[in-house]
Amino acid sequence: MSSSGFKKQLFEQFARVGKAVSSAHRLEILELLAQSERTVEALAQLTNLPIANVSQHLQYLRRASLVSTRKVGLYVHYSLATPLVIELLLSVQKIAELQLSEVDELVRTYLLSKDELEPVSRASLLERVRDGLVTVLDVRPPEEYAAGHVPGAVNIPLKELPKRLREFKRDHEIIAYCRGAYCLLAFEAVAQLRANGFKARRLEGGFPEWRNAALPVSTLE
Amino acid sequence: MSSSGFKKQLFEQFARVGKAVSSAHRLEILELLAQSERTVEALAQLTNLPIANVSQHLQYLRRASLVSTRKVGLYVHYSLATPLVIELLLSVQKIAELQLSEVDELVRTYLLSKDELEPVSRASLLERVRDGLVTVLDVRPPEEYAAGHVPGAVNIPLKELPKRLREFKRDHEIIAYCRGAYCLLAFEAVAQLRANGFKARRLEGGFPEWRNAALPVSTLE
DNA sequence: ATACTATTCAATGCAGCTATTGATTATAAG
DNA sequence: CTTATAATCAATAGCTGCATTGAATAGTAT
Repeated sequence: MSSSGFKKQLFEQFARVGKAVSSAHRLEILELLAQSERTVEALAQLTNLPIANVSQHLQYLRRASLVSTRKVGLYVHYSLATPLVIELLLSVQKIAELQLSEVDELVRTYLLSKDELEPVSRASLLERVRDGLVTVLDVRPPEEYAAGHVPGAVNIPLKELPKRLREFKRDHEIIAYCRGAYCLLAFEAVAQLRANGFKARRLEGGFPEWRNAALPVSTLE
Repeated sequence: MSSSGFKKQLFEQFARVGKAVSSAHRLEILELLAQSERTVEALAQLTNLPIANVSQHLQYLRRASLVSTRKVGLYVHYSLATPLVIELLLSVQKIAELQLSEVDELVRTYLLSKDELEPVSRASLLERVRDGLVTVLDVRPPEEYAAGHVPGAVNIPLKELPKRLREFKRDHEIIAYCRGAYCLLAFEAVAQLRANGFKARRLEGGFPEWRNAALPVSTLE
């Protein structure tokens, strides 16, 4: 009976999706794509990987149908093939976060003590923005900000932060966010702001989680 | 700056979870564990794999914290470490199902034409059970049935089905289910029942999806 | 056409995973 | 204490995936 052969093939298809998320580099690439579509070159720069290497990973991902391509002139723009991929990534991260003690360890020892890191929930952010009590800070690069951001957020990439501290109101709490729960930019922004006497916290999750929660999003056209 | 080192470590932790679901055999093991906890020996039998091999995979899964163990006498009982793993598996399967054309192909060519396969939704099953119009059939082995099943379902393992056809009411539609959307048992049961003149369909998904949807579950103590 | 550039392809060496085998440990029973 | 059994460990061989390099392809601009 070939029922077991059928079963085997099916699990091998599933494993193909699994293999797609089994490499640290591919996960990094996927997280970048979760922000917006990007070219091979852009991904290579952001990840500090050789272009051919990135291209290979992308094709691996395409074979597993996690990403799709769009060719514009010389450039090939890669993007997630379906929002289900974000779900998958969040699943993976949740398990890693919940289960692997090392992850917590890393977060805890990296910059600040755990209680200081306590992030602001998405729900409470919305209220407080409405009341005008907080400044929301998007520390991602301008092109990511342009592709979509939390309404009312100001965009100051991390590099420019030291020069632009005067733009913040002293009496506001500053809520920083970036690419995801484990994106470092927001951690560092909070640390810098606190070092300069501001009250600052991170937003729970990052922009992908925000969008995924079906909360309002602004874009620059 | 060691921020990139931190990032790298983080993605490597995530990748560990990804690697856990990157092998067809491990996925098969996980799906069996999604049913109920099992011993190494039981898993080896169900998967037709050598015991040492299964043991190795299980330890791989344990290192990634997807499964946990409980020792009872000589036996080590493995189970999923958290329900999040079910979410992860469903994510993987959804992507494979949605994106990989081969999966559809497999399902379509295996037994029946697609429209005949159209499954009954969980919501509509509940109603129709209440109205007494259908017979719900659980074709899994008795121990899985005992560990949890759809309320009102009768348990007839696939092997016994031919001998026990008289137990069904001719005027009822029979809704069969088993371990998951891609578990073969229910497909084959439906095929057999139809060959014998019964009206039969599969339930959407399988028992894990049912339980995951927070629908009522009966057990035998 | 020619030159240029983003991406992909092809080939290599290397590292890590997988399956298999046989030995070892831990627990239970006589 | 000895024996039997479930599970794990250890060592090996083979395969697959990964990174790297340099060449080839496809599209653009001159």
